[in-house]
Amino acid sequence: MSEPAEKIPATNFIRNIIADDIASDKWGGRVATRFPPEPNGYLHYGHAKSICLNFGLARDYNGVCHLRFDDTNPEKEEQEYVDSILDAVRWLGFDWGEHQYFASDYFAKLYTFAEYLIEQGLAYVDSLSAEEMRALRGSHVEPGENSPYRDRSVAENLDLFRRMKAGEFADGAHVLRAKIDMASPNFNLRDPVIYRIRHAEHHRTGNEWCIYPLYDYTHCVSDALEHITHSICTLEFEDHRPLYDWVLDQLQPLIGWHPQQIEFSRLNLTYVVLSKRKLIDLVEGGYVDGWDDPRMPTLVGARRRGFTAAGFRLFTDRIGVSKADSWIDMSVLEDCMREDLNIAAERRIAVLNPLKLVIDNYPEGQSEDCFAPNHPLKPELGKRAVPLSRELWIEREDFMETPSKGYFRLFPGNRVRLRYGYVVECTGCDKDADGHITAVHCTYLPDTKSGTPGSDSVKVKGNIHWVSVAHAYQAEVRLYDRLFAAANPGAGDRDYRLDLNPDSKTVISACLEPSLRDASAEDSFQFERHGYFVADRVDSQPGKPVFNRTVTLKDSWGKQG
RNA sequence: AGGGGAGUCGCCAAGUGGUAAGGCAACGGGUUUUGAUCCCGUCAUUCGUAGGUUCGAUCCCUACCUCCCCUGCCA
Repeated sequence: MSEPAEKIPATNFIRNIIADDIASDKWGGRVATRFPPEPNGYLHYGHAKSICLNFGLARDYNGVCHLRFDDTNPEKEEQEYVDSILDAVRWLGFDWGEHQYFASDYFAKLYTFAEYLIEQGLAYVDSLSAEEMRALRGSHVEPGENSPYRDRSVAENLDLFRRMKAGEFADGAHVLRAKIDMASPNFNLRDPVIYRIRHAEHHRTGNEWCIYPLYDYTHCVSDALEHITHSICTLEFEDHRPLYDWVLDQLQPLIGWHPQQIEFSRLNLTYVVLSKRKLIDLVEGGYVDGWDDPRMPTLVGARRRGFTAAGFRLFTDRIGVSKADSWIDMSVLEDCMREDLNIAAERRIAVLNPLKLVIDNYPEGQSEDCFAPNHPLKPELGKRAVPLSRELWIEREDFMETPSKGYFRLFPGNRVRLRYGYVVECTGCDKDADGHITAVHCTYLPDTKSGTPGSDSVKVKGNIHWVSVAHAYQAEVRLYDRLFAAANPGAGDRDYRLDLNPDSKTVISACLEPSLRDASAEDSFQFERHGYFVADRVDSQPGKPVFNRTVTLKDSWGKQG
């Protein structure tokens, strides 16, 4: 989409830290951040915040941002996810250049460093089962107890660890633990496991390894090896920072680099869920049409929905970053998309809920072109012809037989302008046996055609859009709304699925202006007076696009009613 | 023997000893051939609570309250 004015983000605590570091020359003036996804699922809105934050910082401080896959768990990770993550980051508008890495590329070094820890007496092989280990871990009020294997000799540990690597043991038979402090009030320091046995095929290293390092050991080492300066993560890792620092302090002689971990609060958004488990439930339970369903808060879903990368960047700047727990209302994200699309999207006309309007004094079989600007804010984009004839489709909502207070559209005796066409005066309507309105009648004022001299001599308040019945492009349009009807799905003990919005997707056949037949997949438009729509990138065929509603326009009239 | 964080306007968020930035929303007005956009204006004597220090406190001290995170061989 376009590049709207992306203002310089307000100051925040992370920028203050970086600015101080630059001033004190702490990192030799460098700024290196990283976005470290695990390739075990699709990226969601929350990741967009992290991506924009990390890459945005690198961009603003003339630094670099690495894209590193944290792929240390072979049982969950797949190449398919790597590809989709690469796509998503690129789509958001960021470029990691040469800096694409995989934690799995560091397996050999990680292993060497682990042997070093063993040699230093800082790690040991434990042979307790997971259950036994848990039993000895203690609780919030009791210290943990040392494993009976904690005092194995360096030689025995080394031998066992090498045999673990050689594949002599079954999964779970042994683990390598850092020897820190079983009595620490911080659970992460109660001799955390840093290596486990997993006879599983890894998406990149195949069967080369049967022992895999865990996150706390891998992540800090990866950061250090890449000479990251500021390792930015979410708040739940704050408790892990002492371990991050411990590992790098011990490995200082080998690596000699120690990034600063900085934590910020993750994104909480209303009317949606962002936990991986719940998103999987939604897909597997058939509540949505897949990971890229336009209602899903995934980035692939957002893209199909017509949300824009610039909109996400605006959103990230607008919500800021801090350590306070916060809930951002979905309307903030929607407004950001409107703000970008208002500038980016060309205008088109679409009648979504058609009602026939007959211009009784317009000759049958005749038609003429009206000219509509493609973008009111960008006259240089020119105008396009829209055919007008005797029978038009208008919105059912644009006619009221007995108008309510303040209503200024079509009603008997009232005049409105057919947008970009003539002023018409309503003369009445037809009804069927049940009293339902089947057509509206009017007469037009020939001297009032838009763009002709004197056309403004007749002043009207109402202005309605229309599509010629004979020329309309009848197309499928999906009207999407928020996935959940409750601001906080599943609040309390409630099953969050009970809060699903039953009207989150409505498929209609709409009457579109003829030019819309030429829309290409992913083209975004504002359907005037309705909202922003995008040609679906999956289901559109050449010459036969189908549209997804991205977001409606704001409507201050609806509020009063 | 618990530990780690956070509380500043409806929602975000700066400020951190000198008397409360900004954004979004809301509201009022103007423009408008989208009840949209745009433009102008209004919008915290007050910073979780109670004390204390100080000429002066959102900022320092003490106590308390509320919320979030932590006992995966997940990340």
